[in-house]
Amino acid sequence: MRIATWNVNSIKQRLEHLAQLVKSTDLDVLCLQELKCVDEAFPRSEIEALGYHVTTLGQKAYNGVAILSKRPLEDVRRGLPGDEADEQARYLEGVISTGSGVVRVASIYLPNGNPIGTPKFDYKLAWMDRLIRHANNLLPLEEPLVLCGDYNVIPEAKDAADPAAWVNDALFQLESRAKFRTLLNLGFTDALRACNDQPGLYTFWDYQAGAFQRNNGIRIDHLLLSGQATDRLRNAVIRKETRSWEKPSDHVPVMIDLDLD
DNA sequence: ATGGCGGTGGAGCACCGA
Repeated sequence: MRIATWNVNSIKQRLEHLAQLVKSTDLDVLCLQELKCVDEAFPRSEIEALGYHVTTLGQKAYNGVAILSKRPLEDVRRGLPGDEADEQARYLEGVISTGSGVVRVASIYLPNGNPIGTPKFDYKLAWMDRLIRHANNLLPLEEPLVLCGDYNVIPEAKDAADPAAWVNDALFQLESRAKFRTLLNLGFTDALRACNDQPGLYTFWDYQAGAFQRNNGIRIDHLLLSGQATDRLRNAVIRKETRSWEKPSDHVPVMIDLDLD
């Protein structure tokens, strides 16, 4: 089973890229972030025509997450538990049944949190606390679990081409990184790092100042695997080439292969 | 150089992203 995560920065703007990706790569599950549209405006029929079941949690103009799956998504959870007043569309979860068992997948769009020292950063940290709590509650299910998405966290200095440029940014704050590490320490594995510990691996490049051409990127899109998923991990790769396509998202897909049919 | 770019909403330019 092949699972990918991709912040598309507007699904309507990226429909052709999405079609190009899934036609060139056999993806069983594709988690999307930053749809930037309400559910009614999501290009559902176009994506169903590509062979996917579509589950969305949209929002006007901002945020929005989806899970596309060749098999039906069951036991769907919309929104991250822990704050009934939170109306931002940033979390979607469901279960996919395969011939060799189930896999639970979540599509996550973790708050950016900039600028630091404002309620936006407080919201980011509180959201991470809720994610940690919810992930901890899922672990006793003892399922292969894949928490994937745009975490808006640069885990380590080697995950940025120019780490000094990010020291005052919410993505590289010690508090953000500590909470990310707390999540890992529950028993999750960073799939990309389990397969490749080299520096220079990035998933986001700013549109400005020729960042991609200079490979001035950061690694902020992650797939975190429960123990049961890690046991089945075969490979993880970043689809960097999509960033050189015409009118690209500023993020690229990250995908894993799991030993699951 | 806190912008440089790109998307949304809505018809200017503000807001957001990272």
